[in-house]
Amino acid sequence: MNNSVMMMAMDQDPIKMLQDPISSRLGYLLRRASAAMMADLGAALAEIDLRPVEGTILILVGANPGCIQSDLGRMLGIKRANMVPLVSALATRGYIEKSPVDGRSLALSLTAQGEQARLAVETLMDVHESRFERLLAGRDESALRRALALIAEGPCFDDTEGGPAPMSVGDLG
Amino acid sequence: MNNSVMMMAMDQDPIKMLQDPISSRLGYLLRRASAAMMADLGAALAEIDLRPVEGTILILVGANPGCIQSDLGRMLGIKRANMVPLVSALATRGYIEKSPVDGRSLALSLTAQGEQARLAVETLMDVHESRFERLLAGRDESALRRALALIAEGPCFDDTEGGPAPMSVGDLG
DNA sequence: CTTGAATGTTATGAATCATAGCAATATTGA
DNA sequence: TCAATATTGCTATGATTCATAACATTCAAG
Repeated sequence: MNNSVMMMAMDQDPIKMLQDPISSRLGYLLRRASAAMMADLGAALAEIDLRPVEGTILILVGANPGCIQSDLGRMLGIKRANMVPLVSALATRGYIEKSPVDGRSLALSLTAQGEQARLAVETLMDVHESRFERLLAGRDESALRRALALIAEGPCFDDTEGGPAPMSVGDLG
Repeated sequence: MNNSVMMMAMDQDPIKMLQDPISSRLGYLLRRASAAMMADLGAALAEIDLRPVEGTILILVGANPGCIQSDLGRMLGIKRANMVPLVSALATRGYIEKSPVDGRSLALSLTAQGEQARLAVETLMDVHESRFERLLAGRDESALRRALALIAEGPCFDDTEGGPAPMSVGDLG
């Protein structure tokens, strides 16, 4: 499965000796770095059958008991309409409790299970994050770029899959 | 349209005085920063009716004349199947030329129009990027976090819209 | 030559995300 | 007070993004 073995030489390792004039773009580095961390976090949270968004919402509700759906959405940049199935799913799983506070607003809070899940999420996120922070040991100012490139490489992407990290079609930059 | 005016006081400016335990997460900062830059780049490239991916592909083909579709896809982390409509669209617009090199592979290269478009893309990207690099003037090591937060804030997001930058549902972290 | 891999392609479904609209309620201000 | 407006949760819906599977053709290797 190792391509440097398959092709007997070590010259065209990355892709096809392709010129890369976009990795110097800050936005592109950010995108790749973000994608790398997202993939890692997604894999980590999959262990407790939770997506990154859901974990984030659990953390947010845990830190803001009684907050309402709309505020969460505004904070995360998620539209009201799309928040509905998100918190509904978490409520169905018994993680989030809704109690009307306003007639129109619902105050959200974590159930016991929800608090437990939130704790698990936070633990997994800590481990996940430390995996990447190790890469940024003693970095200085303009090393921001190099740091992002390092993150984009990622600590946990052997070549058992495709590239270093999944990338989206619509949002390359 | 300024909410600090609408509510007469300056206490609950951000959302609802909501606690924010996730902005300390590197992954979340990266995601938001990336989203902020993506939004800005998307708006910039819309001026020439091009999406960020398409601009990126133009740059990549320009720097690698004769490269094949698959290599581009691997480099960008885009699957073969999803590359097809992308380069097809650029070919239809007269920006990219395909010439069979292999019987199965197609060598891609920029047409004259394509080269012109690539130049425009690169110019717009330069301006776009400088908007953000101004924010990172003289930052040092652990200021990486602060820098990302700054980028996430963005230079060009007044509150005429929703949040500071669009955020995805599936990929929060 | 035969097997296996790669490339471009199509078709298709899942997931993400935005838009529009609605009913109920709250807020504002004349 | 009360009418206009805004907010909240919600539904429905379409567009876009993305992954999977399969296929025909062509190349590479044994």
